Formats: sequence, structure tokens, C-alpha cells
Amino acid sequence: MRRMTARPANAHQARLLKLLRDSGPSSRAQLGDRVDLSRSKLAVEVDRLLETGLVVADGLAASRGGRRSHNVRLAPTLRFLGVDIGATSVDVAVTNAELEVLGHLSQPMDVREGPVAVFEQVLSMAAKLRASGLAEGFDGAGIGVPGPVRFPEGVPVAPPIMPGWDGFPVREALSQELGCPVMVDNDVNLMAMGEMHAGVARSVGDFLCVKIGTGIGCGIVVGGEVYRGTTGSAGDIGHIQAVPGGRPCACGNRGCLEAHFSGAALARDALEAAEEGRSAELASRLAANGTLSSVDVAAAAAAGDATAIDLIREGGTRTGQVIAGLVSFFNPGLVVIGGGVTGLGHTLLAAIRTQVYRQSLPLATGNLPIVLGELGPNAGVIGAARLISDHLFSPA
Amino acid sequence: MRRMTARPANAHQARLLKLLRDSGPSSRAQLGDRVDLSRSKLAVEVDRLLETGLVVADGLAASRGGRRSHNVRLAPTLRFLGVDIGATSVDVAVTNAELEVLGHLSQPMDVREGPVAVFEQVLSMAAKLRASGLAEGFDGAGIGVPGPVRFPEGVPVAPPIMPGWDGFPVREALSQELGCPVMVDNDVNLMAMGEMHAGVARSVGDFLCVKIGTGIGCGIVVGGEVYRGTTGSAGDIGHIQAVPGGRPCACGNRGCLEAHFSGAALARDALEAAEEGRSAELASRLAANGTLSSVDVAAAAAAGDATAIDLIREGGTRTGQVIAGLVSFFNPGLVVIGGGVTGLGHTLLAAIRTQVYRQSLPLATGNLPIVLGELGPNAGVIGAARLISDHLFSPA
DNA sequence: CGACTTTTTCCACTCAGAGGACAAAGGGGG
DNA sequence: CCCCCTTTGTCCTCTGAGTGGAAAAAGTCG
Repeated sequence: MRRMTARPANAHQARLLKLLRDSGPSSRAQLGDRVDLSRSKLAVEVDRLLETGLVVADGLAASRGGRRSHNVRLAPTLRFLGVDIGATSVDVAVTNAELEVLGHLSQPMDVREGPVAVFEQVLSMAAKLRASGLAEGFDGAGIGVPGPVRFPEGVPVAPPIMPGWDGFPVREALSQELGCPVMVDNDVNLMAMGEMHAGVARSVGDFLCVKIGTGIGCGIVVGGEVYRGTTGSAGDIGHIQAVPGGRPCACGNRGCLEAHFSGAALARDALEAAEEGRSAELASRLAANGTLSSVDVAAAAAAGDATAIDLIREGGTRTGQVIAGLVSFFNPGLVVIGGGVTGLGHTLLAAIRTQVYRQSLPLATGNLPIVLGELGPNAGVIGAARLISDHLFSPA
Repeated sequence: MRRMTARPANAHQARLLKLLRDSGPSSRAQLGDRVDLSRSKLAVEVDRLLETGLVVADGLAASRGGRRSHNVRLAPTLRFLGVDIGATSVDVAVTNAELEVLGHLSQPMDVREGPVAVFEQVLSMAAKLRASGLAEGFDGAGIGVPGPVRFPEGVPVAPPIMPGWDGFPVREALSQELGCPVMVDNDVNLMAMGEMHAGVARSVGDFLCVKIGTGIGCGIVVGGEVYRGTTGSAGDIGHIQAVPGGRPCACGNRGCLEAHFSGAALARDALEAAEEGRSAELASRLAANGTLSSVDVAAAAAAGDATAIDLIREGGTRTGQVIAGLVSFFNPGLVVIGGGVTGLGHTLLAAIRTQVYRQSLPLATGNLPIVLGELGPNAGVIGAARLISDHLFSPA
């Protein structure tokens, strides 16, 4: 099947496509209420979009007291692929044009196996989703990778945790394989876009999205747009110094936030506590699984284990210290906490909040919500779909 | 004399005015090279600007090998007032429409005397400048204040070092007194705008501008635009924790950067060193003046005083620690250091650089210049003039 | 002085878009 | 069930922004 070939011809059409994406099927009248165009002009542009096939008629709308209007919607056959490559897992999802997740596959995988192995996996997952009848093909794909990306070219640069990826032409290679346009970004930025599109950050212009997974990163949104920095490494807060003279970090410095709190650090601390006999709960979980992860710490904490709770609290405090600095600097309207450790839940959140509200000035914290992301593992893939749809729904 | 009443009628005219402001007198042909408009359209818009009086003819341009062209320039009678209110001084300058400083007055003054006293002083300085023949009146004024500002309304909010200013309607009051449009912003943001307009940050899209004066603040520029944050307090880095459990700060916390290094902290440290007999140089300066300031420390350091140099180095290291975090987070293309302590010069700069290059990751620091501002005390007033000219040279 | 450039003006033509008139379609009261 | 009102959709004309070509104006250079 031929996939989406058309692109909006002008800014008006782009605007309309994004409206239909974000608000779902709408009547021309509803569209007219939002786009400040004359009815005639609007009709012309909608007709043109219908001609391209990007938009199709969708029955009658409910009456608003007068003549009933005919709805239009984005082509129901459009499919986007959202790919979220984490340090230890790969998530792949299919969405429709409204970015609703139709199917989602997740697979543990070490990103250090290199781009070739990872993309083989991604392609087979995509094929499985297609085979299950969710999609006949993909009109575009967004890819998130756990490291800095030179955004215009879609190429990872100097990624610390993924050697072998440096300079790999992700965008081009996948575009070739999938036969559709592809955009690549940092996974944290995509999480931020996901939460902005469909999560807690709807309607917030400037916010931070802190993702605590294997490492720690921060998505920065300024005026509704992701800010990526001069070399694409903005938001790389894992190596900000949290504890002067603290633990040695893989980066060569001491006291980096990531060395003191992250999925990896937490697992290590839990292991140590279990082995030293400081926590019966963790020790029994270690005996059962042969290994410990942040999930075990979460479970132990939920079961009331004091050591586990302390580990989370201390980590939250460290994280809160760093976030407090960022809040003073950036003065966001919202801070979202997400990533693998959201399972640690409110213990973590409380520790972070306490520290931020204590350390930052009232003017910056006065009306500052600090909340958990609400999309969980979907945030990344929704953000990825959003990334490519933003691209495709822009004038060529 | 009637002042500038006209405003550009559309985006094209605004664009042209800004080009003339930034590039000086130009021929229509030169303008055409930069604005992607047809010759006819360009001629029409220039003619309209000439009619409004915002732009005037300015003789013949040098020939480029054919018919000589007639230059146009911004009206030479246009005058902007740039006001930079610091914690301990007030600077007022007049500029022409190209934002060249025609006259500059500086006066020590404690901002804590309150808005009424300060503006009395500002108005008398403005009157003096006018009386000296530099201006017949002002077409607009930009005001910088040392604290957070609710930008759209031009009102200081919760300023820590200037009690009595909270909520004072600076914009409205001064607009009334001066009889011209007024815009108000944080002094640090204006310094950043100044360096962007005429200083080291020309042609850099994303950069940080750290101002170390009585306090410490940071201007944030994203894509050529100042970022002010949700409540106008972005860049307030003076109260980021630099030394866990360090010195008590006026804000109620401990270890704030400002408590360890700033004009005020440096003066206090110098005084202590002098009184404890750790520095003969500083002691003699104290005896001579009865007081010490950062200027004395700079002089002592220049004279080779080890204690003074140590004070500067230590302060630079603290500042560098905080900046290193900001660099990791923001990934700027440039860091500008400015403010009263630039007199400390390269000793300070070297300490900051060392710390930042050591602590931030190579991808962020790889091509990151860290430099002193080049406009000195003019940065603030030029930025202020730029602020109001940006406003006036935008469609109404 | 004549050939070639560059700058500026003039003019006809295109096209996006606004906005009014009118037709179509539905709701609700008498 | 009819009539009036409201909302929606279509058609048509008018305006004004903007383009691009032609030609005039004003130089340079050999």
C-alpha cells in the first residue's frame, strides 16, 4: 500500500492538521472557531486536504442548535511508529494519526549491543505489530535514543552509555529500512513531548521533565518547544555535582548526581544493603531473583522496609538538590518526574518536593507543581509519534 | 518638540527598521539584499516609512559599479534613554536610534532608598543629559532593575534586595514622567541583550550571561530571545547552593553562591583578611579608605597580594562550580561573565574556566568559549535601549 | 563617446483572503 | 405541522498585497 505522500502545502493546512490531530474529528465550523480564517478560506483549505487524502469525511456532527455539520478527521489509515530505545529496553508502539497508541511492545535489551542488533530488534517488533493487523505500513517514525543527538541529522553524538552508536546514521538507516520519514531525538526530550501532548504538561509552556531511569536526564521545554542546546546535549544533568567529593562516577569526576542516584546506583546500593544484612526484605528478594533492581527497592519500601525507604529518601534528596538549582535558574511552570523509577512513587516525590521547596526561593516555587508523569512507559513512544507528526504536519 | 508617534504598520516595516538600527544607514538595494522582498514592494514600504518620519534620506551611497543609490537611515533625532539601576548605583545613558551611546552618567546610589528617591535621581540625570543638548526629548526608555520583574506589566515582584519596590508600577510611573513608552526588565537580562546587540554575543543564538555585582544573576538567551521564566525570576542563580552546609545567607538557607562570592561577600572577606592581618596590601587600603570593595581586591591582586588572589580564585571556583552545572543543563554556545567584578579580570576568569572545563562533560564544553563581557558598564544601558527599540520597532 | 552595470520607478498581472448574500439543514414553539 | 430562528455550507465579488518585467535614470570604465 502506498503510504502518506502528501504534505501540507501551507501554514494553514499545517495548522488544521495539527488541530485535527490534537482535538480529533471536528466540523468545519469548530475548526473555524480556532483558526481565525474566513469560512470561505477555511472551506478551500479543507477541500484541498480532502483531495490529498490526508483528511477524510467522517459523518455528521451533533447539532449545535442549527444545521448539522459534516465532520472531517485525519485519514484513519495513517500510522506512526514510536520507538523508545532505553539503556536496558526497547519500546515500540503504533499510533494512529491522533497519536493514540494502538499497540505497544516492550522488550528488555542492552543498548550496548550496538545499533545494528538494536535496530534488528526494533524492525522485528515493528513487523510483529504490522502483522497483527494494526498497520499496513508506517507513514513516519520517531526514534528516541538514550544520549545526545545532533538533531537536524538524526545522529547520536558522543553518547556516554552507548559506545558504538557515536555517529551512526540512525535517521538515514531507519528511514531506508522502514521506507518512511524518520526523526531522531534524545529519549528524555521525547518523554517531555509525550507529557506535553497527552500527559500532565498539557497547556504548560515552560517546564522541566526529569527522567530517572538507568541514568538521569532532563527535558527542557521553552514556549512549548523542546530546547536541545547548542550541541544537542542540553538537559544532561546526570553529571552535575550533587555531592562535593562524593562517589567516583564513570565520567571521571566525583559526586555526580547519577553516581548517587539513578536506577543503576539504586540497584547497587540495594545490593550492598542486602549483602551487609541491613535489610531482610531486600536480602530475601536477592535470594529469590539473584539480582536486585529499582523495582525490588520499590517493593521493599512498599512493604515498609526502613532501609529501602531510606535509600529512596536519600536519592530523592540528592535529586531535589539538583532540581532546586535548576528551578532557581530556569523558573519553570511545572516539574515532571518520570522514568523507570516512578515506581518509587510518592516516597521519592515527597523527598524531592521537600528539598526543592526548601532550597529554592519562594518566587520560583510559589506556584510550582512537582508531579509524577502520567503516561508511564507510553510517554516516550507518544513523544516519538508526536515528533514525527510535527514534522510531517509542517509545510514541506 | 513632538516625539516619535509613528510605529511600523506591518512586519516588513518592523524588519526594515531593525535592519537600519543594526546595520546603520543603507541603500534600498542593500536592504533588498537582506529582506527577501521584491524591489517594488520594498520601495513602497520604504516610502511609507519616509512619510512617517521614522526614516529619512541620507545622501548618496558609494557606487557599487553602477548607478549610485540614495541611502536612508533612521531619523537622526530619535533618542532612547537607557537606565540601569544597580544595587549601589544608577546609570543613565542617551542613545540614538542605532543605539550608539551619546552620553552616559553614573551615580552611586543605594537602591534601598526606594523607587521614589531613585526615580527622582534618574529623572534629574535624564534632564541633565537633555540639557547638555544630546536630546530634545526621549522616544522611549528601557529600565533595568536588580530583581525579578513581571515583564508584561513592568513591575518588580518580590525583589529580595530592594524592599519597597515590590509591586511599584515602574513602567507606568516612568512612562508618565518621561512622556514616552517605557519597558522594564531585570538588569541581568538587559546586560545579556546589550552583549548580544553590540558585544561578544553577536551572532550567538543560545548563551548565558553571568553578572557578578553586588549579587549574582544570569541572563538566559534562547534562540536570540531573552528567556524570563514563568514568573520572571529565571536566572536567579545567586541562591543556588554552592557549598553544602556553607555560610548562612540572607535568604535563610546556607551555602548559597551569593553568600560565598559576590561583590558584597568579597568585600566582607577582604575586610576580614585585612583585620586579621592576612594581607598587608588590603590592610593599607583599608586604612586609606576606611572601607574595602571588590575594586580594592582587584588592585591588591594586581599588586601581587597572595591573599587577594586566593579570594578571587576561591570565588571563581565556587562560581565555576555553579556555572558548570548550568552548562551541563543548558548547553549554551557561549558564557559571558560581566558585572562589577570584571575588574578582577583574568584571575577570576581562569578560575571559572578551570572549574567548568573540569566539571562539565566534553560534549558541552568542547567548543564553549567563556569570556568577559566587552561592553563593561555600557552593557546594561545599551541593553535597555535595545529593549525599548525592539518594542517600538514592532508592529503596534 | 559608447557599452555595460546598477539602481529606481512604473505598471500590469496574479492570487490569497475577506466578507456579504444566499441556500441548505436542523430545532423548537405555537 | 408550520413558521421562525439558528447554524452551517457555498458562491461570488472585491480588495489589496505582492511579483516580475520593462524601461528610465544614473553611474563606471575603456
